[in-house]
Amino acid sequence: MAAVDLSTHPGHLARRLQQAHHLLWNTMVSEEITSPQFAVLNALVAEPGLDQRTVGERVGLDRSTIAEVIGRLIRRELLDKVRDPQDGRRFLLRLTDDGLRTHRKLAVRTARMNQVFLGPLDAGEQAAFFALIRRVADAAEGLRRPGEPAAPR
Amino acid sequence: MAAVDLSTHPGHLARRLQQAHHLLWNTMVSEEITSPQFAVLNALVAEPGLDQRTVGERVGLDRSTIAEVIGRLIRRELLDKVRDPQDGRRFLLRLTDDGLRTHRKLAVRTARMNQVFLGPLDAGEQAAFFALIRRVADAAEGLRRPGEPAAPR
DNA sequence: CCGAATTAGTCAGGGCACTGAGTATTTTCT
DNA sequence: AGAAAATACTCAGTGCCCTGACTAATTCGG
Repeated sequence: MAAVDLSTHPGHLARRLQQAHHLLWNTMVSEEITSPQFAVLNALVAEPGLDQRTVGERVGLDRSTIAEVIGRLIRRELLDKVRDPQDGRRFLLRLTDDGLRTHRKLAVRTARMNQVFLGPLDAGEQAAFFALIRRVADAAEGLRRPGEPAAPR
Repeated sequence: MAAVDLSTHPGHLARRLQQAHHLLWNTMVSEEITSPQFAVLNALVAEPGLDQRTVGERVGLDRSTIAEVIGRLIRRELLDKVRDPQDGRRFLLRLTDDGLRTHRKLAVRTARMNQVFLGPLDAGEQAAFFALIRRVADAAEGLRRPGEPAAPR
């Protein structure tokens, strides 16, 4: 009786969207490399030699998750990790040749996948799609740290 | 050099949207009950006595995941599960009193959270937001099983 | 210069999500 | 009725994702 219609719940929609994306990614891009892993490779193509934390920031993953993702990429030898001689806390990340090749290959497929994924929308709708999601996500992220250095309690 | 701009990648945006939602859910709705768990409770409020598989279908979770989620809800005694006397394969699910109370409480908070989450958009934009995401997700899901019982190869 | 705060990363723990393989039960087809 | 197919669920394995507590290294303040 008091049940709610989930199709008007943004969280539910977001989850469905991600599931749909995951499905398409697996069939059109790669079953080995996941979308977050590709995002990490991509960040390192854009800015080689970043440290772990900064990569996490670029792709939107917290320090725990980024450590796991990077661990997997290292196991697959797409990446390696060396201590920063300047700052012994940091690990500097670099793509291996294999990592670079993999990124190039997947970048092409990813572009194709995005076209299929967004196929149902025309150009204007695609722009709206991006803008709306970005506005909602940015606003919600902003709620977390409004003034930053004011102790929460 | 060949790096790509992730902000035009729907998969990346979908992930960020979900993360933002997760954050807000934790602070405004519940730290105990997750959004998928609430979706299950809600499905059972709408249609009491559903079996496990059907609940999964209603909320968009595969058989493995729904089993885990239901397991957790049973551990918290918000649900119970009995074998269908008519069909020994099925488990029938029913909310406990506590489950019903929890659903009622969270439904209110969820509505508040959605308002905050969608706050940056006006009414028309919210409608567009829902419609665009739904169209993309529906289309991608449709790609998986186009004719159903035709062997894919 | 030395102790305190900050920062980078790890680890444990919980939850979501999928695939593929296996078990039990029911239905269907001969 | 009995074998085959379909169905509901479980289990193992992998990966993403977060929080909170901890360790090690650096920086900052007195």
